[in-house]
Amino acid sequence: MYNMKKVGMRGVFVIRIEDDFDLEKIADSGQCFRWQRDGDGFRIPFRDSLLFIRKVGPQDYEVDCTEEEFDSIWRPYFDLVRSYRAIRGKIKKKDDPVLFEAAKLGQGIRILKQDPWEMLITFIISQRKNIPAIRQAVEAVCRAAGKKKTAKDGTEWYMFPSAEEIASLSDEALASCRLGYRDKYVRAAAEAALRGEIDFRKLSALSHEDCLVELQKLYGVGIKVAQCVSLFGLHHLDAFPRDVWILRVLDEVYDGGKNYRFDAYAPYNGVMQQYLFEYYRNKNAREVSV
DNA sequence: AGGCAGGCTTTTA
DNA sequence: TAAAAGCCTGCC
Repeated sequence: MYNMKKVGMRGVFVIRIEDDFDLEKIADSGQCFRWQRDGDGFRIPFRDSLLFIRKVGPQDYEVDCTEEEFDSIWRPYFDLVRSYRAIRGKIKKKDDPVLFEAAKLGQGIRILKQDPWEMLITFIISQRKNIPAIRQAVEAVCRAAGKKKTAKDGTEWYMFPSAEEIASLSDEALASCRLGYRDKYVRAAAEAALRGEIDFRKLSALSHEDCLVELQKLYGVGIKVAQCVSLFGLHHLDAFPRDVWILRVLDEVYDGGKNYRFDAYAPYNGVMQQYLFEYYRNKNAREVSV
């Protein structure tokens, strides 16, 4: 799927990605909230690693890690073993012109394989917040509880905190993250994880449906958050989170969802959800701004 | 029993 | 001031 060539020392090299891959669209797609723009590229934290990546050609990207790190960490993270062009090709204009248009504009979006614990806390925090507010709150939690790291080039950043680290925060420290009523959900999730009531290694062995049931046992986790954790953290690509935007498009375009062909796009309904989400959110934003 | 209204903290536009 | 990648509680 991609070829690599080294262009220098210090673990900096260029990869060629020949599939759908658009950093800007992924960054704006509402699945990741810690990417930081840096010059003409992005800094991407994931577990204990920080990647700097920037586009240097139509299909070429410079990354600041070793080939081994890219293969073991970042290739799975970006889900580069899967062809999103092929998934997009399942959509026929005559069958669904709206989804076709959404996918055309959304070409380059991928479903990242993110850390499920981070996704759980992040999407608990996301409730009734817009994307800038989610970013701010998540970063506050990382600064309050996460380990401080220094990248090779001296950049300081914070890891996403573990359950232990979140549970050990004082009420005052957690309150300083300004999560509002969600802070009790976050603490409850951390304490449930410490008691072994939520274990992502066990969860990843379950079916998508069983995952949703287990996740919704957590205080403050409903169907929407459970679907997001399943899609973005457990990489169940058929998960279909219904947020306000998706409910809106299902209502306005698909007669409340009755005319949307979930069976036609299984097991990739989650990818289609991302196209529709971006399309409808941007469409609405354009209409508002005009 | 399950569907629905009201409330919830804070930020953003 | 309304809305924001919702969920919980209480009521019927």
